[in-house]
Amino acid sequence: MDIGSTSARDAARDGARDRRRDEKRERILAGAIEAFAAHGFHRARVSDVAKAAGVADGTIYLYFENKDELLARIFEQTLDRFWERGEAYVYGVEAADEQLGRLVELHLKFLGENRNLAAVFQVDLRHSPHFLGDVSRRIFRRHLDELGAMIERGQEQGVFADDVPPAEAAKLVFGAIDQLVTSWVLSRRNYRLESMAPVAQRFVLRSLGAEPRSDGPES
Amino acid sequence: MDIGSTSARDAARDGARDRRRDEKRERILAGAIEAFAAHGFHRARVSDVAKAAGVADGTIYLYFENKDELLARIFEQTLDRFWERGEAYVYGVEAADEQLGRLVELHLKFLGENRNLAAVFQVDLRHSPHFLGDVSRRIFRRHLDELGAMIERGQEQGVFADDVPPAEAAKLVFGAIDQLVTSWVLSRRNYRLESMAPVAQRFVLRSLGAEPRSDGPES
Amino acid sequence: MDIGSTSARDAARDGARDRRRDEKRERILAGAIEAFAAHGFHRARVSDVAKAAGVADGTIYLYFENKDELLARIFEQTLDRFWERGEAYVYGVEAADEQLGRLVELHLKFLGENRNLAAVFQVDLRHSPHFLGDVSRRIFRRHLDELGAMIERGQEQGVFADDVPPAEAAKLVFGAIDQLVTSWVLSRRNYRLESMAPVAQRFVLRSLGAEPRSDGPES
Amino acid sequence: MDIGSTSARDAARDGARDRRRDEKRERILAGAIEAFAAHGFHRARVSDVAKAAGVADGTIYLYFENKDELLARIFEQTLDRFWERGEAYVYGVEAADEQLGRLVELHLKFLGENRNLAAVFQVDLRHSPHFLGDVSRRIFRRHLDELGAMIERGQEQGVFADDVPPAEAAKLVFGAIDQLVTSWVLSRRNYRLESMAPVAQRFVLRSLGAEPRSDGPES
DNA sequence: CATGAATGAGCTTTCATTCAT
DNA sequence: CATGAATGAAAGCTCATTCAT
Repeated sequence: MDIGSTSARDAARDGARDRRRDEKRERILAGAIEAFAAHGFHRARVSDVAKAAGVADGTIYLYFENKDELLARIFEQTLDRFWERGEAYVYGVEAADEQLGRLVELHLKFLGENRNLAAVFQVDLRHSPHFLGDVSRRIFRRHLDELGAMIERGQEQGVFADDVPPAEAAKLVFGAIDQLVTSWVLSRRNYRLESMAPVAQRFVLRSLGAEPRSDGPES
Repeated sequence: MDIGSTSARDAARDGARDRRRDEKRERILAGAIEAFAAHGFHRARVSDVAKAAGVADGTIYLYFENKDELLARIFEQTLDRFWERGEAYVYGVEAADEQLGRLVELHLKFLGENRNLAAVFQVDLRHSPHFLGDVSRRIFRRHLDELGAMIERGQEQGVFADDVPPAEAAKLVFGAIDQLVTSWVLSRRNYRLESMAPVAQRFVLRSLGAEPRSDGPES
Repeated sequence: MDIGSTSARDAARDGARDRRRDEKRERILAGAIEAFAAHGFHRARVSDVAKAAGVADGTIYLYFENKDELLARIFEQTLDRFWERGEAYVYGVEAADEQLGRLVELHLKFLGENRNLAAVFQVDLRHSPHFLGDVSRRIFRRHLDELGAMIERGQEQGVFADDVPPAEAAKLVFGAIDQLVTSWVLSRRNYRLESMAPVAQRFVLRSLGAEPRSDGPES
Repeated sequence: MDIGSTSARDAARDGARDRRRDEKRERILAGAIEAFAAHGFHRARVSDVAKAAGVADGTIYLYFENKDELLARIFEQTLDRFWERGEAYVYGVEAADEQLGRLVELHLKFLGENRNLAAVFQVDLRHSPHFLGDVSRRIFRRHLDELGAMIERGQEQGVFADDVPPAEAAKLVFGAIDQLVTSWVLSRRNYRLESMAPVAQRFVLRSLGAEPRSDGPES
């Protein structure tokens, strides 16, 4: 006898089931982002997440190990989506300075589209080393590694000054942009985060000693 | 005739009492920094703080309103000490770019001297908007305002490019340095945060379009 | 189309749920009466109540706001039941003296049936002005108001002497009966409180200047 | 060698010391009455008592075993003073009905003179069986016994009806007066408790079947 | 004797997690 | 699979009592 249902009909049914499962998973994560953004991870109760997701408290535990895992999955999923969406765009140009400009733009655009998500990232991600252990380290690492490699290539290409070690430069660049996001999240004023992109790009590129470029296509 | 106990001996006794009180207050705050750094504010129990401070749980409540106040007082006291120590040094030079260089240096030196304190600042201060309300906002504000004014003066003096609004530039600069501290706090490697100063200064000054200055004596 | 789950089966299920909820609420209140009677409200711990009710500590907070509310609900519920049960009986006769006799009888019977409840009433209700505020005032008020109106009617009917203001007379009458209950609660001897009724009635009616009536059927 | 200081000077010094000791004891008890009346025994902190008495917290424990004992001593002392003051007055007449009238008057006068003390008596004495054990029982007992004996004598003298057992009558009488005091303590209105005496006497005497007496000089 | 800072046991309450339905 | 009532461990805080000064 088969273990696992492998008839055609079973497969179809399994597909539908999987889809519904994934949808509910998403709903729960969305609820978690909402609840965590509103009260902070620690203050938010699992029942707040459940209410925001429109499911029963217990249901959450059918999809996630515990409350901590909710936060970890939010981080991972967001990072995945960020790079899924951005990789082709960022690396669609050759020059490292242009890549960096696009990465900065994407960073601001991506988080600027979802303030709740940004709030969780800026506030709770910083707090997580104490209970998420390596998860939060991994999140930063990926971003810093990409940045570092980009800067290193720029230095090799001669578009960036090479008197700043790439790893450190990556932290400095990331921190600069990151603070822009934090300020936006904490601000009561209502402006579009994306509108900060030109200033941020100018700042970052200049910091690495890149020659100024005009943003649009030139003759 | 004197009202109250103001004889020489009484005054001496009161002085001694005040001193002991202050010492214990300090010990408790030091214990709090230790405990919060180790487990994070939320995970740390009041009894952890008490143990680290070498006092009974209840004693803490003779000196502080509640657990939250411990965190708020750590923030306030640190900021006070930072500026107390740094104001004369930072503003001991005229040129805004030199001032900025000194501020960056001070920032790294100050937090680099006490890793536990830095951990609390980098981790728990970010998390506090949700429960400390304006306290954490005030902390950031002071720093960002000083930076902004400094950058503005530099633009007026002509040492900084003026194509970046001072308020935004301040955030970017602060964020860059801040991330250096965060990385150091989270890192397992053991290096001196202060050693990052030259790289950080070069990065920051260049980002604002300042002409390179040699740090030491030149040929 | 129906909004909400109002199918016959759902309604039945909801009804069953409500019933179980009410039952558990009752069990908790009964446990509270037991625990409060045994140790007094202040000495009784919430966990004592939980144990007596056969539920977990936390369960109590699903049904009641806090410990204070337990006491308030005991008082309210008891008063409600007292008048629910007694109103028809007491006011089933016209003459104010007979009404008063019945009220005295009911008072003793009602509390005499449940010594624990009586203990809570005699001991903790007196202590509650300090933390239950108006709840305890309301409890007394109702009883004293009914008594006062009854006495006033009796004076108008000419069955009671009118040289004592009804409001004061009400207090005196209530206090007299009340002390009988208190003595019974504190007594180690085992007698039926109800057996005090004839003496109490004779005392109270005479105090108001009522002509003696024979209690039973006369020749 | 003598144990105990028995020289004349020593004795004088001891006398002075004892007096100061007694004075401080009194001050503490007065502070306790104030604090207990204000917040209720359980809510009042030992430090409230200390503050009201103008002594340090620890000093209280040089004069009293613990917080409970403060309450017990308040009760005992009050009872002692009541009878000290009242015995001659109450028993200065022969007729039991007159004695009873005087006792009622004294009861109202005595507590009416000190609302704080009355508050402690009416509220906390009722709550004390749970932690004062026999102390509170003793307090009531003395009063009820005197009343009972008085009523019994009245029945023998023929001034009281003998169809109510003296012990029960004593409870009823005591409760009636007691409730008058409670109402006064809990009332927000400002009237003199003593002014209730005529009504109370009329009520009580009539309840025992006493022939009316005119209170003042008759024609 | 008097002080009052310090103690720490003990309380109420919260909420992540479980599991019978 | 989904529910949500129930659980009970855990933690912040209070305050009666002690004891070094």
